Formats: sequence, C-alpha cells, structure tokens
Amino acid sequence: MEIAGLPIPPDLAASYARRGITELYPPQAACVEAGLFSGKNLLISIPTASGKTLVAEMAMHHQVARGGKCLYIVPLRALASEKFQEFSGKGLRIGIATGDFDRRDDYLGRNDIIVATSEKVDSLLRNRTPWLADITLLVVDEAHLIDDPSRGATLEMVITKLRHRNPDMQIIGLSATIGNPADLAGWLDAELIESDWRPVDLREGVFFQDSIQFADRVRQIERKSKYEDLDLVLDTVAEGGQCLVFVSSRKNAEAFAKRAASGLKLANPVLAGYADRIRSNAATDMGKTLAACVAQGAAFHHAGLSREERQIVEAGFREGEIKVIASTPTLAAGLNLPARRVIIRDYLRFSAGEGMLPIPVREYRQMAGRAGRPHLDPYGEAVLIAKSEEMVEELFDCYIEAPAEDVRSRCANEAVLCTHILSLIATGFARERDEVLGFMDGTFYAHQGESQRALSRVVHRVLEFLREAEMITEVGDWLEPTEYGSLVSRLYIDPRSAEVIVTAMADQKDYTDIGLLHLLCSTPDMPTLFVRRDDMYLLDRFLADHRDDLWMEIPWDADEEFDRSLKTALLLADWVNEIGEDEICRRYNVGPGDVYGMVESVAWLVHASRHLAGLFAPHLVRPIEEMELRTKHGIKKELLPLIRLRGIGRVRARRLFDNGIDSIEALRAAGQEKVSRILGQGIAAQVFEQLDGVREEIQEISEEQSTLSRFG
DNA sequence: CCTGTAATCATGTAGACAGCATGTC
DNA sequence: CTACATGATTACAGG
Repeated sequence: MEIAGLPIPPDLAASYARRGITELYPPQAACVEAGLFSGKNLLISIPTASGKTLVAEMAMHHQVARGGKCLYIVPLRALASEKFQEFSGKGLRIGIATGDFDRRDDYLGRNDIIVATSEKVDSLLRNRTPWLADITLLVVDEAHLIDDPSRGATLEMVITKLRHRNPDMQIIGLSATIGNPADLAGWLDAELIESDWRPVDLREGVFFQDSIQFADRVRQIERKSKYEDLDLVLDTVAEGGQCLVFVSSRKNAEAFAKRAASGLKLANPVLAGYADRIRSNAATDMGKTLAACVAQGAAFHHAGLSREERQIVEAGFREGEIKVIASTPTLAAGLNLPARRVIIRDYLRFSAGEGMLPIPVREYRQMAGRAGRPHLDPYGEAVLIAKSEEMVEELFDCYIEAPAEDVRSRCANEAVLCTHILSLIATGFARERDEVLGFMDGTFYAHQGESQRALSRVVHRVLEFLREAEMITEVGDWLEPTEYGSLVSRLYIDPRSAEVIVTAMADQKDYTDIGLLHLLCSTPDMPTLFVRRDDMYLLDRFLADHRDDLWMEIPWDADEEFDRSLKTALLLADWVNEIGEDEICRRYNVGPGDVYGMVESVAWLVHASRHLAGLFAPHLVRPIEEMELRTKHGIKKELLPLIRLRGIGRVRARRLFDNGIDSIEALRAAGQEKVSRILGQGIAAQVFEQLDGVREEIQEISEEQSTLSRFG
C-alpha cells in the first residue's frame, strides 16, 4: 500500500518520503484496511520493530488534522522522551509529561500530541486536568503491560477512566504478541490486527557445543575460548555485527563485559574518548570497570549505572563503536537498541521467595525481537545457550516455538486497588458503593469474567480500610473524600504509606533527620536496599548509638524488612550529610544509578509528608521542608541559604561555605571579586546579578510590611 | 615460616512510576 | 523447593 494515497497531511507523508518510506509494511496496511482512518478502535499485536509507532503516528496526524487531540501512553520515562523526539519536527505541537521532565501542565494542553507515562496520566486525572476531556485518540503503547503485577492495574484503570470520560474517543492499543489478543481486543471494542511479519528476517536458534541449531539450518561457530557466550560474540563481531547479551544479574553483566573486553581487545581514539568521559565522571569501582571495558569495545548495562554512563554506553553502541553490551533486563523493555545478534544467555532469573524461575516467553520474545537492525543488518539472530544435548529441544519447545502467555488483569489485588478506589472517590468518578462497582464493571478484569463476587469482596474490604483510615466518609450509600483522602490521592502516594506516615507523626515529639528518613523508608512506596550479612555491623553500630532518634519502634524481633529500611535510611542520611557519591557506593555496595533512584524516591515522599504534616503535625512542617531541599540537593543544613541561588548546587555551595561565606549577606559582604576567585568569573557575575534582584525583593517585602503596619 | 594455588563453602541475586517548580559541574 | 557465579576460607604443596 502506497503512503501517498493515504489520508494523512502532506507534511507527514513528505517526512516519511525523506526517510525513504513510501510504502506500508503488510501489517500496517492491514491496520488501514481495518479502519485506522475511520475512527475504529484497533489492537495491533505484532512483533517489536515492525512499525507499530508509524501506524499510531499516522492516526494521530489524521486526528489532529480534523481538530482532534491525542494522548500517547508509554510505560517508561526513557520511552517517553524517545517518542517525543520521534514525533517532533513533523508539523505538530508535541508535549511530554513525565514525573521528572515536564512542560508545565497548562501549556501541555495546547499541544496536539501529548506523550506521557501511565502514572503521569493517572496523576493528571486525579488533578482534574481539563484538557484530558478533549482527547479524541488514545494510543496505548505496550498495552500488554496491563499484565504487570505492580503497575498493570494503573494502566488498566487509566484506560477505563479515560473511556468513561470520553466515550467517543478512538483507541489504538499497541501490544507485543500475547496469547489472548482477542480477549484484550474485545475489552477495547477493537479490531484485532495480528501478524508475525518482520522487516528483518529473524532467525531463532539454540547454541550447543560448537554450533547454533536453527529450525531450518545449522551454523558452525569457531571455538576460540572455553566460553561459549564469548565465542558467540566474537563470531558476530568478526562478521561485522554487534551483540546484545542478556544475563540475569548485574554481577553477571559486569563479569561478561570484562571477559568480552579482553576477548575483543579493540582500541581506537573514539573508544578511548568514551572511556575518558566515563572515568572523569565516576570515582566508583563500577565506573572504572565500565571505562576499562568500554576502552576495548565492550560494555555492561544495568540500573546501577549513572545517567551519563548509560547515555555513553547507548550512544557508543548506536555508533557501532561498542560491539557488545551485556545487560540485565533494563535494555529488553526500554530503548530501541537493536543488534545483529541477541544472546539470551540466562533464561532463569532469581525471584524472591521462589528461587530461580524461567523467564516468561513474552520476555524472551521481547529480547529476541531486538535482533536485526532494519536497513543495516541482512538478518537478525536470537540465540539461546543450551548446557546439555536435551536442553536444545527443551529450549525450542519452551521458548522458540512456545505460544506467548495470556494477559490477565491485575485489578483484583487489594493493595493496588486501594489507591485507585480512593482516587475514584476523590475525583468524583464514583459517589456510591454501587458506582464504584459499576465503574469496575468497565475494567478488563470484569471483561475477563473473573468472579464478580471476588471483586466485590475486595472492593468492600478496600472501602473499609479507607473509611477506617478516615480518607473517606460514608453516609448511607454516599461516599465522600475527606480533606486527608483527597490530599493523599493528589500526592499520588499509596494510602498505606500515608497511614504509616501519619500514624508515626501524630505521636511524635522531636524531629530527627534519621527518624523521618527511616519512617519514609518503611512505607510501601519506597524501594529498599538488600541487606547483606556484613551490613549488619553497620546497622547494629547505628542502633547502639542512635536508637532513640528513630520515630518508629524497633520490633523486638527486628525482621528483614526493618533492616532493609534502616540500611536505606542510613544511605540517605549519608547523602544529606554530603558524604561523597563514591564513598556511598562503596559503603552500601550500590552504583550511582541506585543512589540517584533512591534519592529521587525519598525526595518525593518527603514532599508528600510535608503536606501530610501540614494537616496533622504542623510543628513538623518547617523541619520537613528543610529536609525536602536537603534531599533534593544532597546538602547539609548549613548550605540551605546558598542553595537558593540559581547556578549554585551542592558543590559550589560547599566551596563558598568552606571559604567562610555562609549566607546571602556574607556573599554580599565578600564582594564579587572574592567570589570570582572561588567560583570563577562567569558564575560569580551570575550570582551577583541575582543578589541585586534579592535586594529589591527584600525591599519590596519590607515596604509591604510597612504599609501593612500602617494599617495595623 | 611464608606464598601460591586448588578445593570447598557461604553468599547473594532485575527493574523503576509518581509531586513540585525550575536549573548542576 | 528449584541455580549458579562470585568471593571468602581453608587445605595443602612447594619454596
């Protein structure tokens, strides 16, 4: 099917033509035939990288041309910015809405297409964002994630809410191949487009001893080392391709990258440049290891990497300089980073309480789908590694030829339902018990015909919890949010977290940093660190000296959960006491990316607890407010006055303080010349420019006060 | 007595969304 | 309940 004949704006068609796209792939053509441009709902269940985004993009441009507005929901922030860039520069106004990166909400509504994470959309719904009512086309990327145990319910509720509000809205679901696509399509009243067509030939096989067995052929691999995974990589590189190796743990990723580095032994100025950039920014052991690997053309990738390190690794691979990345599942679900050969080395993964479990077929497909770069590779290869003769067949049966798992609703989970039912009541979606149940009737859960009784039991239990927590009141059948309840809903924290925080604050007399941090680390919203055996010394030593500083009682049989929250709190306490990042990484055995993630999470919870304190413990608002700034910047209390200035962060503020400048007044007294010596001329000029502004501000305030006092 | 190395044992294990209001080195 | 690589500890031979 020719693009030229489609009802899309000429600008868009032209931008496709420039990229050499003039004709649709067969599954894309099927979407058009199924009613893409006549407002039909579609569920497109086709493999990764076979042009789903293009279908959605054409539909969005078509909608906007007719005065519509589109919302594109993605599961990850990284994906949001990837899509944002992809959609930009093609004639429409594109907005992006995620927690960390945000065009202001009121401006957001002026865009034609808004890209957002599901949680952000949920939050926008909770805050009654008006423009959501104008959405005429909803695109749900990775719609199969409705099955995700922790975040699936949010996606399901967001879709249900949006449909409830905009019944005429067109919906396009983009999904990986799943076992029961008709089920999902039925719920969405959508036409199902199913296909396993791919733009690049994908060969899936199993490696054993010295050859890869494919369904229809065998490929010999030269054995150069005693490591089969390494030989598979060297084979691809020798052929001019790149490799992605999926492993089960961070340690495995790092170990394999080291092995690959010494096997490849590449060296060139570009790689040396990457390595230098990584080295100069990272004092951690992990960073040094990464730099050493990258210098030789190999890298590892996991959530412990800092943003910068990640970015360098991804870019280096895209440029073709880095030949192999050993990765944990970070890369499987995240960015689009294809390689000629994908090696799924570990198909067992540890899962808490259950030991080693085989990864789901869907995840295998997700990883295998990364094989083969369109237009660049002649074909893609996905390779599993068998450890014995029998495993070869088993891997074929369990992965390559296995049907993908069914998608199931995750709505019946009491814990996740708590937050969503509260938000239904807080935003007026439901005002009575029956309305809550009626709303739930529109969910995928109900569509799947799961037991209604089970659902209604859970709903009643949840309402009971919310009522006892005084987040809602119930008069007759009438449900009403309390001020507390509606605050919790808007803050977007788990009601159970709010309860933990409020209970502890209510009978609290003295504020301590560690008390607050530990409290927040004990909430279900906070990810906590794994406690190793030799961490116990650290924890015990802390408890010996500071047990009275904790807000929460120490259980007499301190369990693992307690240890985890305490260890995490200690890390964060170090962060706000300006312990260096590398020292923190060493002390707690984490990477810079982990520190960043935990700081981000706790900063959000500190913010929420400040609002909760406003309601229940006013005397704590002030100290919590300080802690909010301190967590955000990673500074001691003494730097608070300086941090307010633009251009001054934790490092520069510390440098000023150590030179005897501890406040705005001191800064002014020191004079621009002295500050120039400390910070350099440019920054100093910028700072002093602001000081003039501050002076005016202060004058204004004092004038205002004098006017007031005249009346008082 | 010290050192290097092989055998043995204990240990630890993936990822990442949200508020708010603008700017780090 | 499941696996397995890593790092620590111990055992032991050789210098």
